[in-house]
Amino acid sequence: MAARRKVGNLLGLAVLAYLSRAPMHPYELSRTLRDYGDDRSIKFNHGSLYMVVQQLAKAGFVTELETTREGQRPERTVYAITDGGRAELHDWLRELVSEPEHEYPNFVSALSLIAALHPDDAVERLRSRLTGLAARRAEAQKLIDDSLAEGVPELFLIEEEFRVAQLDTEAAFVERLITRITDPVAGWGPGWAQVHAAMTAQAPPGPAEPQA
Amino acid sequence: MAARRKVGNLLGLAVLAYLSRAPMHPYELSRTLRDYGDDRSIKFNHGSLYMVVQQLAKAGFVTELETTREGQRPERTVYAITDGGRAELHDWLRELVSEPEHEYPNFVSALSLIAALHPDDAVERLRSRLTGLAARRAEAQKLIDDSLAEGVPELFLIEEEFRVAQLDTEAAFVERLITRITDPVAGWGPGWAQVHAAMTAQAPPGPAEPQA
DNA sequence: GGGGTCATGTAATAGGTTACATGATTCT
DNA sequence: AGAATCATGTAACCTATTACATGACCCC
Repeated sequence: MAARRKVGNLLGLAVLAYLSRAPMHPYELSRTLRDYGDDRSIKFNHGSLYMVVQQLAKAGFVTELETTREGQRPERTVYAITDGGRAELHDWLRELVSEPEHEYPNFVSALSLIAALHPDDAVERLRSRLTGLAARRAEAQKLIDDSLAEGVPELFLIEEEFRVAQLDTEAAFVERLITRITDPVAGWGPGWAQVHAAMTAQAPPGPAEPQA
Repeated sequence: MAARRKVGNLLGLAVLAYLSRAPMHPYELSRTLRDYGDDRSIKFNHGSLYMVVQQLAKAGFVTELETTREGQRPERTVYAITDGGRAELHDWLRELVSEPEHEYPNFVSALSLIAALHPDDAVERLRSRLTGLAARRAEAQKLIDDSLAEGVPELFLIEEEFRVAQLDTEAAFVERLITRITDPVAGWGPGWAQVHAAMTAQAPPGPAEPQA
């Protein structure tokens, strides 16, 4: 899948993006990414950053520019983007924007197996999810508002706006799902409970289930 | 994060779910998961399955039930879920349903860095994304329709319905984004182009940029 | 001046993906 | 009967995450 790219980790894309503005050493990258909140949109951790920078170097997308030392701190190696790196940055970004990828969000996985819960249980958990979703939505929205108030251009907040839109959709979906389960006239509850009982039953007596 | 679970891979959850219905050997699991289309919702690959089953065994969630051999084929080890496995299955599912997790979809990452593209380029790629989204939506919807026609209860199609809802939201968002960029009176295009020019500028002449 | 946190990086471990291997079955 | 695909599993490799180290700065 991502095997065609020499470096597959999206953290590498962020590194290329920041190095395209100015050379930096890894720690500075780490700090900058954190400061600009990119760690909300790109999975980040300290150890991976060094790994990714090495991979980028091996792939020729960045080069070691100089090595400086201040006092007795460890040496800091400053990296700069190369022309190849710039090309990779643009090509990669274009691909990510233009081609939707099949992904596996946790909630989708959970939904695909939710029949293994008793319907009453499922409804309770779905209700609980709603409050969590509201909290996350509020958090994202606050981040947007605060940033706008600080003068950050909306261009740099699109991803949070997208998150808000998705959270809204998810909340609406969950609410509707709850009503579809609990609806007194056509609700799935009873049928589901039967399926669940059958699934839960250990089928100890009788012959094993026939294969399809 | 997922370090509290002995087995973190969601494929393990699917294995527990299927083993809770009947004991199986790994290849049968593999086949069943594929047949029921669970590989659309849970990242699946052949190698990982064996790994996960071993992990589940080590954690005590499943046990080796028997080892059979047919003809000269390799031995097949049949696994059964344990009481601990059943508990883990329910606890894990409940957690996944009730607690939204912070995740990192590719498109969110891409949006967070999209300013690195020229606005015209971005718009073109966003348009292209729209057609991809439509295709995926159609595919998911067809799967739903076909399954319903075959008599599959809607309960087992929730995750595809959710996918459709998300795809719709994403498409609407992308369309709106395009108009926000290209709007002739208040569009971001010009401002973005400036930012982009400044970012792209290589600052080759003159002294190096001062560090913050 | 001793205890925390910052700055900076490396090494060890664990997890997942790809590639490999091989007998059986089916198709032509 | 040879080719392709299925059935079944193992091993090697790569990637990512956690843990470890250590000097500098800051606070009380």
